[in-house]
Amino acid sequence: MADTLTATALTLKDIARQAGVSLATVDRVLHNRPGVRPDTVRRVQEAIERNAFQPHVAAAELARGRARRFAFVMPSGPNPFMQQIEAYLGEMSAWLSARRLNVEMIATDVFDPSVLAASLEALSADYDGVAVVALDHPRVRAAVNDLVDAGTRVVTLVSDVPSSRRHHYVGIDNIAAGRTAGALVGRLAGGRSGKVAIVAGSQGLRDHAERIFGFNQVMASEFPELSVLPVLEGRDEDDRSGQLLARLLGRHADIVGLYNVGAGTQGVAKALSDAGRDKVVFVGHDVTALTRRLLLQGVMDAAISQNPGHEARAAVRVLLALARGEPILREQEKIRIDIVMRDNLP
Amino acid sequence: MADTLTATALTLKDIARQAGVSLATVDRVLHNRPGVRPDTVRRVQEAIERNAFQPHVAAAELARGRARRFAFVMPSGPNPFMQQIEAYLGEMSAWLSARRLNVEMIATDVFDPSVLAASLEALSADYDGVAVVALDHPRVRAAVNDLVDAGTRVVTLVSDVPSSRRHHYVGIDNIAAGRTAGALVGRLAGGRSGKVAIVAGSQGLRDHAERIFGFNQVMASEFPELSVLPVLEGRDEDDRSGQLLARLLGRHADIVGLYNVGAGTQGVAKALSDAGRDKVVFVGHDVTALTRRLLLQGVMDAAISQNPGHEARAAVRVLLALARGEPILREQEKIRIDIVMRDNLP
DNA sequence: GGTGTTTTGAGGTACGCAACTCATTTTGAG
DNA sequence: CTCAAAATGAGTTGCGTACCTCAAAACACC
Repeated sequence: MADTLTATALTLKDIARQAGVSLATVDRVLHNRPGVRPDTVRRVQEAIERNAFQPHVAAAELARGRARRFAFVMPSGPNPFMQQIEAYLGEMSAWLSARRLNVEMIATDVFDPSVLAASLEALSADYDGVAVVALDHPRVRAAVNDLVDAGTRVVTLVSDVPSSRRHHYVGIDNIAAGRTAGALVGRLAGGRSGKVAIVAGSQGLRDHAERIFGFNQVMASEFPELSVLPVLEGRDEDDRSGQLLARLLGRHADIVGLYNVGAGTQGVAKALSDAGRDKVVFVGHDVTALTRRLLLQGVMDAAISQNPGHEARAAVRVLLALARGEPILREQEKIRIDIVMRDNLP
Repeated sequence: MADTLTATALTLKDIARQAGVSLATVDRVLHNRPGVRPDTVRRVQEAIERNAFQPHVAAAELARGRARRFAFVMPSGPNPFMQQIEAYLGEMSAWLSARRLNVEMIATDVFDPSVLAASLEALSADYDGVAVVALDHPRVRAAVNDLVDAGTRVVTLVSDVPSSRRHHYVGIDNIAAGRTAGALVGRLAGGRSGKVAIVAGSQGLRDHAERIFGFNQVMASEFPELSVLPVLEGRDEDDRSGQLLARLLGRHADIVGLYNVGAGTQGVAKALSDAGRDKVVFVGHDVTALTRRLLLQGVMDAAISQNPGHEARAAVRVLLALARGEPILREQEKIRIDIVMRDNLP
């Protein structure tokens, strides 16, 4: 009836006794310090595993003494999504300081590979961990790898550099996000046939390109009655996105769906309503004050969202776990693709 | 350019010095121990607030000595959702034991108020915290309140007792979940008119009743072309649910939507396919091995899900924060209503 | 002013581990 | 067997807090 998880009340002393060595030797093994015969290492490790011994994290943290420093390298300039991440980190401040963790925000131009790489190099060995919104570029990759080699834990945030040796990626699978958007547009169009518009920031951005890829995949395979128009590149700007879309709407009377891949939402929504095309199925990304309002008004039909609060906290937790040598709770740190509609607005 | 969150490296000694008292007095104030003049209490508290002092959680935990015990009171019998919660707790075992936390699962008949209440009373003061899948009933409420009065932290899990003095509820807003299901059925039906069927476990269950309420709300206000048929009560059993639905499908040729509120999914899906009615929009709850398969096959169109892993971890974190007197990260512990479709299957 | 009570100070111990020193033992090569 | 190098034992100190004791000081009351 009662099933107990965990238990261990063992200490290092117990492990030492079981392995028939002294505390000092256990300490050497535990921290891969030199000067222990391979044979002895094995004996100690066996004792540790046999008892599923876990060092008391509180004791370890206390004994360690110095505080940990993490850096968050984020895009400069006004970006609501990034501002939300900052805000959520701010809400954690009591949590952070109770654990003697220092988190510093470093704003830089993450879209310029050399600037970003330089920012990363400048961090050197000052930090125990770094979370970075990383552009996928050889120079950035090299900078990330250098950090890793220097012993810094590195987590990519929102945007990944898969080819680097970063320890972890905190963000969503953008192809799957695009597929989800496609499925929503297709399903919500309800069998109507016609055209579908795509507004993106730029096809050069990896995340936007991946989303479009996923979107097209689904449209092609599952909704033959819908044909996708060429992508409009609005550079994530309201005005430009709005103008491009307005022109497109004027040319095609049979547009039934719209996928807004990035920002520029304000302009897109305005173009739609100016043209009186509120029947168009409109799917976009992220829950902001604006998209929330559009969803409630019925202008937007669904938003694909990655929870910025979750991403901020996950990045901190992953960096901390890596620094402590604790296992990462993969399931917990995985960022889900949220479908947000009017009735499940968070 | 670099903006630093947190910092504090202050210790109790610093607070004592600033307040002009001894360590012992600070300790008395911090733990509301008696024997301190109100005036002195104020001075100390001011010093604490002025410095935004946070006790070092690791030091506190270590000094405390004894381990913490939490109990999870969960339904007995085979229940995939609950089994998932157990499984996720199991995955945390290293995390738990590194913090010297003991979590015990206690299986009981949570649907019988007196049995559940008795199980809760039996816990008495043995546990620092209790998470319970709580039936909303006066006797259960009394048992919960008794636990709270005895100094145990109580969290309701999945199913709430709002009128009790439990410290926290970890679960979703079921009315909103029902509304979301309604919006999905309505939107995915794509303007077709016809009837909509509802299969529930029982309307006596609070969560099911709330979901149905939310579902009907949306259907009535937003989808006048759809009419909702009387609720079928399948008691969460495959056979019964399947038979009831099969009969209903036979009587109504114009059913275009189906909302499965609880379990019995296997039976529901079978009835649908046996009747060859795979065009029916089918929305259900929870991501299990079965619903995952049905989504991939296109039999189910969407699943409303509350992440069981998140719920398990949130319950533990909340209990721990409550026990330590730490603030709860509300945003983090809030359980979202996930819409899961084929392409964003986790 | 004396009495008893309340408030405060001073100090100690313990928690489990990290990180270090130094002496001692073991090992292997010559 | 000798000797240096490697391996190990034994021990110390400190991290910041909880929790405890005991004595001293301040206070209230008659």
